[in-house]
Amino acid sequence: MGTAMNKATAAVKGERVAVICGVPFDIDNCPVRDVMDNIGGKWNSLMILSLADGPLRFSQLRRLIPDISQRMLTQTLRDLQRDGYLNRTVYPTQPPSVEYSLTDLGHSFLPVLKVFVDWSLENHDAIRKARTAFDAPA
Amino acid sequence: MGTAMNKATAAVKGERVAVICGVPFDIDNCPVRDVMDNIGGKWNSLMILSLADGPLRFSQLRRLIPDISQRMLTQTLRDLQRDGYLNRTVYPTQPPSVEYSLTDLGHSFLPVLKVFVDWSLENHDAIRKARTAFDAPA
DNA sequence: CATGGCGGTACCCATTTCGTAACCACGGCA
DNA sequence: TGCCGTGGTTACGAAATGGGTACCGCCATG
Repeated sequence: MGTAMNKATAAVKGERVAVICGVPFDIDNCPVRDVMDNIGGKWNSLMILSLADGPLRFSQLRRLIPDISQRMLTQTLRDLQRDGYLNRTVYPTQPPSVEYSLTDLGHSFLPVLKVFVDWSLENHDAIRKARTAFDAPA
Repeated sequence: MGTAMNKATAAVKGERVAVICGVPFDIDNCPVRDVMDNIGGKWNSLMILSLADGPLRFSQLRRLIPDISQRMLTQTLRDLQRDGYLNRTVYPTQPPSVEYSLTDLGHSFLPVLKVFVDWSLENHDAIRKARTAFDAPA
């Protein structure tokens, strides 16, 4: 996402800051957006949720989430590992088995995810209704 | 919890369900993903936050968030309006002015957003460190 | 010997997202 | 007379995202 440097305000100060609730938001280096980009992916949050109960191996995850392709599973796990949400440990068994588990950071994110999931379940109907109402008079 | 009998029922019924924390997740119609798709956009959550303190007009929003283009501002506002997060009210003044405000649904989402924002601010450094550590041995 | 599970990688393609630029009607201002 | 602000829409592209398919070495089993 870090492409397309705009020039307007950058030329003056070098920083682009939007003040929203009295809180300055650095547009170019926004923590919220940084996190959102990572866990906002199609499978990422589901993956963290899947590992909440304990470590799982690659193939176990694939069976648990039947719709994910091998490629996306690998990529999602790499992304989450890179950002410190989960550990990847290789056991040098006969066929080397790989186990994925949540880090402390990953665990600390679970409550956040729960709040989000609960709200979604509670308000999904309202959103769907709003959507159809909006599309109706088209 | 997870024995072998999970995906059997899905094959029969034509539904794709992943059982994650004992909770079935309908992959094709997942409320969480539905919400995530909406507010996961680049500007959407920032927009909701911007309107938390009260209604604002189109141009006010544009000035508040200097980096957003006119096109994305329009589109973001439409998307959020469509899903019921905000109201669009037109006042027939001399140059017709348009005001955007949060709906009850939009307001109810603010705490969720706050939890997310707080966690992000708290853990951004850890994530950045994990990222550079991961990229280093490349 | 062939097949299947394991844990991936490489290549290519479709869709979505985001952004730039141009244009629109309307009125005020100098 | 041209320019600015208000609140948009449209056309056009670049880039990211998501995914399909094939392939890899390794080992065990039949």
